[in-house]
Amino acid sequence: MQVKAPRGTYDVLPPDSKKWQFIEQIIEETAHLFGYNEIRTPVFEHTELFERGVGETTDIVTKEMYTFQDKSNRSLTLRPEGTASCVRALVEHSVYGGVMPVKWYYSGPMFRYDRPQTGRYRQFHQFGVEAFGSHSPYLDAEIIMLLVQILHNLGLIDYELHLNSVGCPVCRETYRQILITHINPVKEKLCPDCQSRYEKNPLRVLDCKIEDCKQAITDFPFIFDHLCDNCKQHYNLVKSTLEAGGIHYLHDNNLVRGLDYYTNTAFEIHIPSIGAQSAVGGGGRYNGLVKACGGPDIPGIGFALGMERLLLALDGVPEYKEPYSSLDVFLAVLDDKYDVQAMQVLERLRTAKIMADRDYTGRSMKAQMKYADKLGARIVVLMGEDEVNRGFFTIRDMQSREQLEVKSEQIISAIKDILA
RNA sequence: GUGGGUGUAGCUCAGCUGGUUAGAGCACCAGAUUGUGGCUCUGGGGGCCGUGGGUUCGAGUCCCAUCAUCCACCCCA
Repeated sequence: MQVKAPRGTYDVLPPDSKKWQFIEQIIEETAHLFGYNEIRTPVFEHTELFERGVGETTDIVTKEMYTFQDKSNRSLTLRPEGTASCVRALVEHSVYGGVMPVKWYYSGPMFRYDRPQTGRYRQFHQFGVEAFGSHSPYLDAEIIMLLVQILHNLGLIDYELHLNSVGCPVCRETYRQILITHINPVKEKLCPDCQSRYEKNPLRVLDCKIEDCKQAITDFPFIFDHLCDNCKQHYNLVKSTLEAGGIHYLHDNNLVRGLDYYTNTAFEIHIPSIGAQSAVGGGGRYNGLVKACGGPDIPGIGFALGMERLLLALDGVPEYKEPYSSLDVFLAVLDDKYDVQAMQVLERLRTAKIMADRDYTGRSMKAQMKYADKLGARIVVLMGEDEVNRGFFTIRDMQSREQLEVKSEQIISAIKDILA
């Protein structure tokens, strides 16, 4: 019985790995433009970090974590998301003691035990950014502008930006009370999930997708209408800044983030065309998180992008061309007695930053030409009896089909002329 | 965790109501005279028909289980 990749995981093989490199490069370049620098954290952490940092009532923590004991009986967990680790690192290294705000990005695999489907894997990849140490609504705006610019730089324009504010602990608590008094009379009509949400986190009832629940709550007040003056002003400044930047958003009263730590601004990017898992990115402000993780009372804000979902979305973009790899030079070696010299020639080419390759399977001359063609070689350099004995190379331009002979010493410059 | 669809060569699939050595296209490899590619032609290698049981004289084809995958719920990025 052959071993296969575990459920919900997959391999990225060469033509596709190019796509990954392509989008990773664009995303990182864009983050740099906004002044964000990379942080790399461990792929596993103490389980406790996620319990506190993500929230003990969330689905992620209660049923989706890859938790295991190591040989010293520590409880460790493969990271299900990236924010908690960033917060931990911020506190552990007292980074907040330096220049603020701290602006980081990260990228890498995350792990959630969930049932796989399109756009959802057990090992998936997120790119995320975090900014710590500023309450400014303009930083909220910057984060969203970065997210939007990444999408634009990738060529994605058919997205929806949903925006809401979930308030601060003070106004959220008042709203929570109001919400409970509204839910209580209709509690029996709600789905079982919502009935338990009602106990733990009544806000989540608002984004239930079940039709009966939607019906039951249609006349409920929105948190937006109960924000305190500070939160209201904060949200308005975020919105007006986005408007000034020409960024279109949809105010979404039902947008309530699933993770417990969010405060104020919350946002999501949806690309409906990629299927049911249409949330390509999402994030928001989390002013209480750093303190909850044992650090000082520092605000934070960030977002994460789902790489697999971005890839799905890019498949639907007509201008998006698959980057393909090609080759500058294929060296056709016509007799195996020149193998050693051939390796020296390759070394010279590669040292001169010319992408070069040859055959290693004993192909005939003709087969080597075919092979060179398949590799997308721009030039074939022939190395046979005549060439070696008389000290030159035959160079064939595969596009024009023209051939010329150049002296061995001039091979590099001759090739560079054709490539240029 | 729940419901439904699918599982035949590397890839996309065909295989009628169960019947002899399981097929095609693409891909791969080799030839079409002596050191030359993209087209064409010829030939070739490749399949425990997802896995394990069962029914039957006989199963890729029927039944059950299991695994994987896809679609949706759920959740989230």
